[in-house]
Order: sequence, then structure tokens, then C-alpha cells
Amino acid sequence: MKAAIPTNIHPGLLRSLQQFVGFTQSEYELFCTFLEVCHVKKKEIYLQPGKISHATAYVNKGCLRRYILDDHAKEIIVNFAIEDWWIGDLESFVHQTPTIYYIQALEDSELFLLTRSSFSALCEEIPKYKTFHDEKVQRNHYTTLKRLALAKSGTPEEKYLLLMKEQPQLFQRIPLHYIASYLGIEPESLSRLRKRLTEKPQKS
Amino acid sequence: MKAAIPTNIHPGLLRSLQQFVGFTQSEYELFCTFLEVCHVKKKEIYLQPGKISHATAYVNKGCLRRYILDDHAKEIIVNFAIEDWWIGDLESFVHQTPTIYYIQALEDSELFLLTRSSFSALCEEIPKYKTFHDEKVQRNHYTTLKRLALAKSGTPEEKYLLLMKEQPQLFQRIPLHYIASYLGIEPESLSRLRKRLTEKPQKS
DNA sequence: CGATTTTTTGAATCATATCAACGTACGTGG
DNA sequence: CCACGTACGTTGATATGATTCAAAAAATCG
Repeated sequence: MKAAIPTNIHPGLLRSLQQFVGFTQSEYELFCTFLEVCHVKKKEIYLQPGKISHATAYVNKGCLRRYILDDHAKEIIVNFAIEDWWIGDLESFVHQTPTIYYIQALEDSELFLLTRSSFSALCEEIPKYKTFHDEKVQRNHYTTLKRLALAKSGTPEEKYLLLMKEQPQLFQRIPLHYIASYLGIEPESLSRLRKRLTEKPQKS
Repeated sequence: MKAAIPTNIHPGLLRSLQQFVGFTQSEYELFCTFLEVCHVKKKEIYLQPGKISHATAYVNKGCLRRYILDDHAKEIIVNFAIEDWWIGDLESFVHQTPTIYYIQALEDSELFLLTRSSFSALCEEIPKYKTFHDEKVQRNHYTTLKRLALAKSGTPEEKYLLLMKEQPQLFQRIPLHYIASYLGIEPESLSRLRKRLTEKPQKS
């Protein structure tokens, strides 16, 4: 499953590290030496409740979902991750506590793992990476808070249209019943909702 | 509204700073010199959309709510803050951007403000405070993610009972229609839900 | 092609929202 | 101290919209 360091250049990763962390080319190369490649097959579970997350993962290729199983054994999707996103359970990763989440690949995926020890070493070697990481957590927090408010606001239709507008890429590769779960509705409801929208098309 | 430094010892603040930041008595005293007192009357708006949050606030006394006004002009309560909690919009505070939230006092409240410049100075003088602050943001992020999942899981009744169990203090001082908004339901529904629960009491 | 996954459709049911009205508690000012 | 106004909570009748269950149709994959 895990393998050695990736050898070629990864444009998405390079670009975001240059842009957000201000990495130089050589810092980027150093950064890459801390990574491990991990391949996860479609449907395969990458992380599951009770396990400890030993790494945070950059999605180089593919698509995954993070979800919980609630008291009624119903899957609730918390987020998706596609190329150029990071995925993992930071709480489990940082505090080495058992996670409550599942992370499953929806397509054959290639992840670049930054393990806990590599992460520590990296932060020692390139302190600004630590700053970048902390700011990433902060940004995630802001957006999660907004999503929480949004979850209690408006109709399923409005939530659907908003997601369509903000994350159209997701609709091109993720089965609709997963989108339904993410929106907090049943697949049948999403189907009917979409039908209504095509019948009464958007104000021409 | 704002006044000078608080003079006496504030047990809740002292305890949490000792416990979580590992402050000594003298560090605590130094910390206090960075604070400003601010009194907010019941119903008064402490922060509103469009404004920039110039401080993060420790609630020494009282109770506040943070909410947004959604597209249908409906108030959605994101969180409450009572004694010994911090409240503010970190996104606005950190990046000096206009907030999207209202923060309103539900009781006459006393806040200790840490302004942006004080915060910077404090982090310079006591670097571990910065670490503490970053970790606080992280913890908030974990709990917000769980709340997001929970928001899509289970019935209103289950959410109500969970809140009852985890934050019983809130019910002693916050009007039920605010609790309803926090739970994402209408006041009437909360009323009926509570009636059902008293009629069919918990499995004796 | 056969098997599995995904999406759609229909009908019945159920829970919450909505609208309207009333009861109650609280606190302020006369 | 009472009276009045405001804020809060409850109740009833009705409507709305999503869920549930069952089944079929469509798409995807090996």
C-alpha cells in the first residue's frame, strides 16, 4: 500500500506550496523527501473508527469521502476530497487518539502521506510550514462554521444549487446518492428535486 | 462601553490559563494588563455584519449568542457563550475583514477584551500563549466538524436530549426559542417535543 | 453478457412548518 | 402596588414536504 518517495514533479502540490507557503524550488524538493506514496483502490477504506490516523494525506489523484456512522447506522458524509485537497482526521493525527471517521476511496486514488514523525521533522526544518499548516486549520474552521450555519438554513433545493455553484467539479465524478448524504437528504429526494428543477427551469 | 484594566482576580480566567496555558501567577498578572473591560447590556449588539472584529472576548459574566441572518431573514444561532468562554469572530479578527455574524448579549454581560494589538504584543511577550491560542482554534475545529455531522443526523428530539445532557447549564438561563434556533427547529416544535417527553417520560 | 451499482418513479405515511390565537410571566412606569 | 406592555411559551388546525418502502429502469463494470 505504501511505497517510497514520489520521483516526478507534482504540479498541483508544487503550485499550492509556492503560493500559500512561499516554498522555493529547493524547499519543495526537500518537502517531497518527507512524503510517502499510498495507493487506495476504489471502495477501499483508508481510515476507520477506532484506528489512529498516522498521517495527513495529500490527494494527488482520485477522490475520497469522509463520513461517520450515526446511532441509526446511517452514513453521514462530512466532506469529499479530490485532487489537490488534503484529507485525514487532524484530531486523531495530532493527539494520537482513535478516530470516529471513515475515509473511503470513491475512485482508485493516489495519496502522498505526511506521517506524524515526518510532519514534526518538516516543521523543524522548515518552520514556515508549521505556520502554513496552522493557518490551514484556521481556514477550515471558518468554512466549517459557515457550513454549520448553512446546514440549518434554507431548503434542500437551495443547498443543492449552492453546492452546484460552488463545487461543480464534484458532480462530474461523485454518484448522486453520496451528494444526497452530504446535503443531508435521501437519494430519492435529491432525484425528485433535480427533476423539479429541469421541469421548471431556471428563470430564463 | 470599554474601560480600563480589571483590578481584581478572576478565578475562572486564572484557572483556565493555569490549566491550559500553564501560566504562572506573574504571567497571569501580565496577561491581565493586556485586557480591557467591556460591558454589554441585555439585547445590545456587540458585533454585526460588515463590521470588523477588533478583539476577542472572554466572557467574565453574562451570556451572549452568535447568529447569522440567512437569505430568508431568519436568524440562525451558531453558538452561545457563557462565563469562562471566549467569543468573537476569529476570521474577522485575524484577517481584519468584515464579519458576517451578529453577536448579541442575552443578559447584561461583562467581557474582557483582548484587542488585536494586545494579542500581538502578548504573543511576543509570552509565546506559549500563541500556542495555546492555536490549539484552541484546533479544538474548536474538531467540535464544529462533529456538530456539522450531528446536525444531519437523528431527530430533533435526539438533538435536544443530547444538548440537555452536554450543556444543561444553557437551559437554566437561555429562552427556549433561542435553543430552538440553535437546534435548527421552530419554537413550536420544541414546545411540542418537550411536551411529548414529559408525557412519555424517560424509561423509568 | 450478467451482475452490481446507481437513479428514478409511485404511493402512502409521518414529522415539522406554518398560521393564528391564547395564556403566562416579567418588569417598568404610573 | 397595580396596570399595562412586551417577551415568552403553549396549543390547535392545517399544509407542506421529505421519508419510507417497493419496484423498476438505467448505467457501469468486469
